[in-house]
Amino acid sequence: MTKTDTNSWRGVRAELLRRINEREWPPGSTVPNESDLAEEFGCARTTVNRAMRELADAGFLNRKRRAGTRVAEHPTSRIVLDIPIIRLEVEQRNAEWRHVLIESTICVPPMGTSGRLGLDAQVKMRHVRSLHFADNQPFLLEDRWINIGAIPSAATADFAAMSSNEWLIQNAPYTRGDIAFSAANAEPELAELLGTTPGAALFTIDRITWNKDVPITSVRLSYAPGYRMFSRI
Amino acid sequence: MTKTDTNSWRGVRAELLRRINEREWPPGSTVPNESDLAEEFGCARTTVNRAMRELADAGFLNRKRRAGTRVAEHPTSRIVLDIPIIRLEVEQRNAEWRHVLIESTICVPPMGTSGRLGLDAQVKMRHVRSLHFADNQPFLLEDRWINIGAIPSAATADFAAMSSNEWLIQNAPYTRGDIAFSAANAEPELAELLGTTPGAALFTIDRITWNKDVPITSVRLSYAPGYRMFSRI
DNA sequence: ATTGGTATTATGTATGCACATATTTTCTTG
DNA sequence: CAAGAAAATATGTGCATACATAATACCAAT
Repeated sequence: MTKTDTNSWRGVRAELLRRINEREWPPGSTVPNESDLAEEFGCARTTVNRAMRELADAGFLNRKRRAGTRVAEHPTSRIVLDIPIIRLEVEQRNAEWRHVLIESTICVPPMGTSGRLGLDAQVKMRHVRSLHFADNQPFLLEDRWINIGAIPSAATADFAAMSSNEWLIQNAPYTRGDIAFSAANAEPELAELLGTTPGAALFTIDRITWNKDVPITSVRLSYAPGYRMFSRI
Repeated sequence: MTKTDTNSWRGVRAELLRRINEREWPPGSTVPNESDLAEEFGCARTTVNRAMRELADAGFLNRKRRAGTRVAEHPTSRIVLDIPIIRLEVEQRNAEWRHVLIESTICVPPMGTSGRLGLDAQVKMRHVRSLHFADNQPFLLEDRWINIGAIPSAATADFAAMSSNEWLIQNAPYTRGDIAFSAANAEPELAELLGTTPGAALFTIDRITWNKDVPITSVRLSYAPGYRMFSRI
């Protein structure tokens, strides 16, 4: 039995996807219900259900109880990005990783940072800036604020020994977060750190994480020029 | 029965996730097998399997047959991005969308473009550049090459009436693609089109799509300054 | 000690059945 | 006719069972 036989859920999924792609089932149309498809393919309804659920997860189908299943009107391409820790990201490029702690203080963050985290403006946080290298080339600058009210041990952790990026993943789990990708012109200081010229376009990731409703950390990653974030569709 | 009862797969998933987050099952450790967990939770193995499969899909667990299930060492945050068609992206911001066709020719693309698509260097393609607006502010420039060998009707389609972005989604399904996100300094011409100054940092998406092994299109989207691509973790 | 085959085991998948749940349709009642 | 109750229906989920498959562990032969 191959993996594309129509009595396996992968096979059913492939066949349904073919019908969608080749417009046998045009966008917006209602597709047959699970029982009928199960009969057609000679498999159990459970199998069809699995196939259709995966296609719905991938954005090709919209499903509603009683109303049935429809082909999505505008098949938005759904992309899954894996954002690893920085060390692994560098090592995956077969480069040698190292990092340097540039700044480490405990102070009151700028208004915007407190506000986004939902913390009072006068609450002190640990501020860490570290520069990550790939094969001795600047790779990115990590500019991070950590809520030491939620993670007291972060006040004294040695982020020169282990980067705050990695330390947090091992010591401060989070349940949810916001992430934003953007482009920014390099400020003079940042440009110098990253070994580029002021104004260079930098790929930037801003991330804020919470554990349930407790803010954990806010971080900005400014990648050196030339960085590209890749994915398959 | 609530959705978090431990005999529902969501309930099992929640409880397993709690044990992972609270380090009852530390990173790298092997977790009990499905049968044992099913017995513990008083549910069927199918239910545990569903819960663990979802957690593996989300990157919290690594599963291998016979070897068992382990807690991921470095829980890479897995992000799902929905990339809608440009018109919808603008309209979701409650802005009025319009677009202008700036260039439309049929000619031989630059070497790099042919190469990435896997086409011979002398093959002609349709080249379209259109500027998309949100509330009359430049939103992004779409710079696209279309393989008219694969989609002949694209040679004569009226991309002033319907943007090539939308036209392709309706007329040229694809099965796979590469996508890359980066930052670029605006070239003078691009800066003028987007109503900004040369050198401004632009968030950029490059995408190439294929239908099976037939190249369909290669596109670069250059967003006006200030654009941020958002997601939840 | 190395090789190669065999047994073991945890996950992966398929099935038939039952019942839950959300939503639409139809029927009833004022 | 409108409002609300009841029936119908497609998807969602749980269970017991069976077998498939991949990876490991074990053992025998060389």
